[in-house]
Amino acid sequence: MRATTAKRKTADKRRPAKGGAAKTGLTKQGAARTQRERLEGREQAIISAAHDLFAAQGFAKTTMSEIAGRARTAEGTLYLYFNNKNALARAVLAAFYQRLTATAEEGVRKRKTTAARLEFLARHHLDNIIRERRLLELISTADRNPENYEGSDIYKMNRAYVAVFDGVMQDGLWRGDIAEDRPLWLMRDIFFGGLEYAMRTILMKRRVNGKDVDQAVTGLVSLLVAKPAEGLRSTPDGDSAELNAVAQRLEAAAARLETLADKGKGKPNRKAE
Amino acid sequence: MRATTAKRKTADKRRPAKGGAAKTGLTKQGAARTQRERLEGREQAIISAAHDLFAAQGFAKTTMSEIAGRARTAEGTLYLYFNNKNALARAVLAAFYQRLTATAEEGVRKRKTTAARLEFLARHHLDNIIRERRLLELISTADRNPENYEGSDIYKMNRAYVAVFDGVMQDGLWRGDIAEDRPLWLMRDIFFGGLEYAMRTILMKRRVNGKDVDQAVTGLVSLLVAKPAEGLRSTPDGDSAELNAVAQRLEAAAARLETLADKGKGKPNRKAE
DNA sequence: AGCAATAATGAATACAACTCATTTTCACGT
DNA sequence: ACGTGAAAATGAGTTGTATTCATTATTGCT
Repeated sequence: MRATTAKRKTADKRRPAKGGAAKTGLTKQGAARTQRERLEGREQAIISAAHDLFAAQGFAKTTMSEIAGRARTAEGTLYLYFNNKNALARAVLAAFYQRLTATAEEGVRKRKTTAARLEFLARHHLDNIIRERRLLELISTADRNPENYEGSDIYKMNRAYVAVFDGVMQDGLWRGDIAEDRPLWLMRDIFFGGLEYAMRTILMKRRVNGKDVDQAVTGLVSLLVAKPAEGLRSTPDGDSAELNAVAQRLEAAAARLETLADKGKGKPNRKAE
Repeated sequence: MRATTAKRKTADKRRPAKGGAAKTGLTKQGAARTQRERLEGREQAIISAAHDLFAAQGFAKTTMSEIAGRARTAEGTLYLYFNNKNALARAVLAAFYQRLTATAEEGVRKRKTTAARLEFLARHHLDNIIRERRLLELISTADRNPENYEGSDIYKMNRAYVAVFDGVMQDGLWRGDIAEDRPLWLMRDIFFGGLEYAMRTILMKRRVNGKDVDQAVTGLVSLLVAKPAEGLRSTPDGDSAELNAVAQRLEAAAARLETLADKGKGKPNRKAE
């Protein structure tokens, strides 16, 4: 009962069923792989063509026929892989997020201090959204429909990307590197929102100035990492040692709860991948 | 040498030349005013209709014929007042900024301390972009063309709006209320960027929660106003300082748990709805 | 080679922005 | 009140682009 050519207005994304060979139980693995690769390759070609054009001209000014031309396919073929222009935009965006996430994770892994990690993330993000600024418009364009947004591809990819930031912050909190008087979501929004707006400001000054980028990065990071904090944590005199112990036990309990909560939600924690 | 009907592809905005009567030297002022008012009224009707539809459905899904219908004019008439759909979007956006600016200025005038002013501005901005969230997409949509953006209507209106914030900050600097280690432009971007992203987060939690708005507003403002230094945390007797510290750490831990609980998605959550 | 099933194609359709020849309304002079 | 020319308004037509679909080509399998 597989939909062949009858129904067309199905869900969101469609592609020429790659299962063709696999369905009958593939005999020659090689042949099947080749076919599958062909399809995968075409899909990549389409996404790549769309990416380039969207990035260069923006969503509205890019036509499906241009994309088809650049991807060397017929216009109709695009619709075998993506239901419509918006779905294609989403795929482009998803790929963008995936790239971002990979490089972000790698950069974080290489650094050990919270400050260095945040600074890296800030610069990395800013560099990328400056270079591919027009892709950002896809976020609002790409038809984030009411019901299905959570659970959609971009949503998940976006979550995965910001999870890198969240992980660094979470870790920094335990280490005491982070001022903990603001909810994490707010710090996240300040971080990414601030960077996006800073990008606009920077781009407005005709020539992208490294100095501005530096200012934005360090300024933003300095907001998030804790001020030395007047002896809040240091407790030289014995009396407070008791209190400190109590606080530590409670914090540990909280930590246990936290990891439990994390695991429960199917998200395979930070460095998991 | 007035363009009558010959040229059409002129500049950006056009409207039925209101100078018609004035050109001949108006005899009855009243009559001329009435005519002018008619035109002004029609323009307002168009902008208002466009505003409502854009705000409700977004730019892409709103058609010119819908706008014409709601404004009770013919489709062609729209093009006498605005060169194209983008120009109309710009006009809507300009009006939005103008309203924002007026109310922002008023609110600031009424308040005397820097903190109160910033808090007002933050809440004011957040409330408004939550209510009229879809208008924000017009900013990127509205064809901010390379050359002409600076000097364009929206640019100027945006500058005027942002100037209110700048003014408050500038003033706060003189008063010593503001930490002055970051450039103003960055603080501005953090403020508005943070609010915009916070808006998205808040809207994502199905029901707009006043608590979240409060957190965002106070959190953001506290970033900008200089910490009153040790004074705030100072407590009359030394002992309670320790207690205070412990309490703060516990609160922070609770907050972490809280955000995690929030994240626990799925629809059939606790009291989430 | 022959045959289903899958993919690809591009001409046809649908829809929305925009144009323009025509009609209507207006402000003024008589 | 009426005629007149200019300004405004109209909506049928044009144009451009996303999307569909009947047809053709390719593929994997025996």
